Amino acid sequence: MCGRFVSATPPAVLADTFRVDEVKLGGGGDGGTGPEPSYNVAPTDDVIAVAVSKDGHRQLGTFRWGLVPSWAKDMSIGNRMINLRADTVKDKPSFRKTLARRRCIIPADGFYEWKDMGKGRKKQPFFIRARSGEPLALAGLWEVWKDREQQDAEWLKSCTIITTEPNALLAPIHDRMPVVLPPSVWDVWLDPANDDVAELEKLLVPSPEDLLELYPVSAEVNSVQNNGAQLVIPLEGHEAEPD
DNA sequence: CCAGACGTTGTT
DNA sequence: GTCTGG
DNA sequence: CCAGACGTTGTT
DNA sequence: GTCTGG
Repeated sequence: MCGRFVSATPPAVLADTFRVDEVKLGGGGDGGTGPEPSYNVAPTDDVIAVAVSKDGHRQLGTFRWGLVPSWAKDMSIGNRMINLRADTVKDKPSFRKTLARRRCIIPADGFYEWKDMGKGRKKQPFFIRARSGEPLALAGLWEVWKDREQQDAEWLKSCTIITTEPNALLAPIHDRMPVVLPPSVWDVWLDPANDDVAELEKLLVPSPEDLLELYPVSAEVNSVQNNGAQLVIPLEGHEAEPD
C-alpha cells in the first residue's frame, strides 16, 4: 500500500514536469506556496496533486490526503481512506463514478513501505523511488465534500491513492503497492472528457520492476513527528537495490 | 419497502 | 449517491 | 502507514 | 484489542 511518502520537489518543478498551466496551491499570494516540502507525508496532511479544473486548466492544487466521499456524514472517514484498491474502484458504483470524473496524479519523490520481519521483530521501513530520480506519478482520485450543517463552509478537497498488487521488486516487502503512471498515460488519465472506465481500469496495474529501486531506512520515519532528508538515507551498508 | 453501510491495513 | 440486508 | 490513547465522576 | 490523530 502506500501510507507515507515524500513530497520535496518544489511546486515550480512539478508544474514543469506535469505540464501544468495553473498553480493554485493556496496558503499565500499568487498561486500560493502550498504544503511545505515533506519527507514524511502522512494521512490527513495536505498534499499537492495534479487535476484538471472545471474550466479546463491542468492545475497543481492542494488536497487533504484521505478521501471523504460525497455521501460521508463527517470527514472522519478520510482518516483511513488514504488508499483505494483498484478492484474496489471497479466494483463499487460510487467509486466507478469518481473514476470516470475525478482522477488526479499525486506526485511523490518516493514512498515508504514497512516489511513485517516476523513475530516479535519490529517492522522494517523501506524507501522506494524511481531509479531515474524523477518524481513518481501516483494514480489518485479526488472528491469535494461539505458538511450538511455548514453549507456556507468551503468545499473540502480530498484525495486517495489507488493501490494494486505488488510487482516483483515490491512483493518481498509488501502485498500492495501504489499505482505508478508512466508519462505516456498522464494525458489520458487526466483528461476529464475521458469517461471510458474500462480503458482507465487497464492503467491500474503494477509498474515495471526496472522503473523503481528500494532500500531500508531508519525507523525514524515511523513517527510523523520526524521529518527531513535524513529519513531517506539508506541504512548503513544498504545501497539501493534495483530489481 | 426502509435502514444502514459504504474504506483500508494486517492477521510472522 | 447507490447498494445490501432484513 | 505508525504512535498513542483508550474511562468515569464532579468540578466555582 | 481497536480506534483516532497525524
